[in-house]
Amino acid sequence: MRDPLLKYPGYILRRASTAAMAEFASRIVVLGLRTSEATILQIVAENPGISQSALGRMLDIQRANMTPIAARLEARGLMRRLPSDGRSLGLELTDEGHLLAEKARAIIDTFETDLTNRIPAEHRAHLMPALLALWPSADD
Amino acid sequence: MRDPLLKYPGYILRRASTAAMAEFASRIVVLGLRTSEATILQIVAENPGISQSALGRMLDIQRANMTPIAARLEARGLMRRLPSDGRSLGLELTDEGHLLAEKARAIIDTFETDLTNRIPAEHRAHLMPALLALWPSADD
DNA sequence: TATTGTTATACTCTATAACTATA
DNA sequence: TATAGTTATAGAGTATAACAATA
Repeated sequence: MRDPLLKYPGYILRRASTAAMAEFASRIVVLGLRTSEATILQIVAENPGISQSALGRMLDIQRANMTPIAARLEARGLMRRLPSDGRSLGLELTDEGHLLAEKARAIIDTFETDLTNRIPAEHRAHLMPALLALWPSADD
Repeated sequence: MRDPLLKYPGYILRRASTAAMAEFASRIVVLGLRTSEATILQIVAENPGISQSALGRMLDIQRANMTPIAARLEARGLMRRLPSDGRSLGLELTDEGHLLAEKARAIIDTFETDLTNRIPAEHRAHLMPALLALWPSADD
């Protein structure tokens, strides 16, 4: 049994990414969070007052899909949505949201360290710049 | 607006992968194929007679999810499912399937070349071994 | 006119449980 | 007992269209 696609970086990128994402999801779920929610908590903690739309643009999540995610975080008491300019909602974490964001950050840190340690030392420094070059949105 | 996760390779891996996958999907859809279908055509072309289960294990697709995918490819006249040992189905491409697999392969090749060319030369050779180290299934 | 947030809807991928048939 | 294939079902992510309210 031979996989003729193993020589393609895009294919390996996809396989490695889905495997890594599944592992991260299994770690972050102990906080009752999905990957996207954990990410959003970090972004909003760092950018209080950011609008739903701006957050969505940052994460490549569309407005329409942002609505139920933000509403769920608000319903859980982790985030507030405050009207800012009449049509926009400024997002900020509650105290409870900040606490959970910190716990999530610890899990993220450990995960990322584990991931980095799996990379042979001679390739380690090259992964990030190579991936950034593949990610067009990084230039926006 | 600042993304505090931009320094994490796992996060960049996820963002780069979803962007690349979306781009590939938009290219392969002109053949009426999804990414998973294009992949399966390549694997079956290279491994005629492979069972659905073995194919699923190779691609991290579960048996239960393999069934409708294989049935759809068969219904389109691209693949045959021949009983092999009574409980297994051996997969092989039809002539039409081979033709489409070749067209898909051309799109894959162009896509992968484009992707590789985006990586700065000094990092290019390091991406594949770094990703393979992150992908545990590669060792199975 | 453009943007924000919302609702509705649909498609894809993924995960689990339960079943039959066969090794 | 273990494996192959199937069915049903649910969760999650993503995409588009249309709408009201506001800039």
